[in-house]
Amino acid sequence: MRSPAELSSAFRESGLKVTPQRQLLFRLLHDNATHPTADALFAAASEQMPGISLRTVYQTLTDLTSMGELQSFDFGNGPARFDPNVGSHHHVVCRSCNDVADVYVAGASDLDVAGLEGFTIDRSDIVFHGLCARCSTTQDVTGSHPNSNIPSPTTGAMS
Amino acid sequence: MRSPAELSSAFRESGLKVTPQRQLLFRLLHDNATHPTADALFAAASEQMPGISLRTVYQTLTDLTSMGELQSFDFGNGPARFDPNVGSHHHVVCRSCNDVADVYVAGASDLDVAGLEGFTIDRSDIVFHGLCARCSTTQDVTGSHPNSNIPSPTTGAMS
DNA sequence: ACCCTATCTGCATCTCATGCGAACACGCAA
DNA sequence: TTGCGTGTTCGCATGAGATGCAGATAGGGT
Ligand SMILES: [Mn+2]
Ligand SMILES: [Mn+2]
Ligand SMILES: [Zn+2]
Ligand SMILES: [Zn+2]
Repeated sequence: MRSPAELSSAFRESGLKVTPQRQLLFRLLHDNATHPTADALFAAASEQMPGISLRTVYQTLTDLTSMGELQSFDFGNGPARFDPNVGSHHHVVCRSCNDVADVYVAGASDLDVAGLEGFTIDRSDIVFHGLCARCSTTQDVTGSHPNSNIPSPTTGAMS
Repeated sequence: MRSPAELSSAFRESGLKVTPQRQLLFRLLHDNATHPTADALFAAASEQMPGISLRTVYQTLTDLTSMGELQSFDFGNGPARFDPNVGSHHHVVCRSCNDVADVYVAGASDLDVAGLEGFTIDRSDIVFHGLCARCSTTQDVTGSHPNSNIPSPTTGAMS
């Protein structure tokens, strides 16, 4: 998403108001690569603005998302994750700590896809699920691979 | 997942009991390519077995999933979808009617992925979001493409 | 400074899913 | 076939995450 200053202008130009709550969220989201949840943002916002409502956080996130400034992902593990990085990229999620990291996939457009006949596609997401480095070494019960960077385990890269 | 008969044997061999409720769900799920929700299965089951509990449906689905006979997907639009097809395949979801269809992706293992350093991957999902054929023609407001089978619209295939 | 209207906030409501315990019944054993 | 022990079923309570709603509040143009 754009910078807090640019967003403020954009909001005003759209007839939307630039409130302190919104400005705070602009700042908290800008360059935020943690893929925060609404609750996490609420917690962070509450530190700087005690009394801010969780409802307002949700509202603002929804607004930014429908404006295309923010992306929302549901990885099926818990609450939705928000991402100010609206560029083309994908994700990897740790099944243990639920951390999310960006993944860049090259050659995705060369895929040979069967089954999309009749569909008009507007979004394609690739999500890798696994264990992050920290969680791998910690709960390493079976003496599995501490550091393997390429897919493989059981399933190949993909398939 | 395996056939109702095979599942019955597998259950008994594991010390699990083969109840009429479970057998019914085995049948309802076998070769079911609709990616049903727990509620849909509950409705279907209720026709043949009035009084069956939604709780039992959830319980059985969870059991089958942890046994690897069933897969569970959360596409972020509503309730979880269950899939007896545990083979390697991916999905396309209609953002309007929420229908889910199977998609087979070739060459997925040739992808050049950056960002998985340190992760141990055990599952990779590709999900396409868009409009199915029926929904495309219906709410075709802007005169968009009635039938385009390859990604493209706005965003490239993937990226 | 004033007013109109968008926003904020607190609470109710909703959906989906899981925890829990008493009643029930599968399946083995006698 | 009958009886028993343990796994299941079922109904209800509870929980998480998110949205609906309306009165109080405050942008921001005039
Ligand atoms: Mn991201
Ligand atoms: Mn499928
Ligand atoms: Zn982790
Ligand atoms: Zn559709």
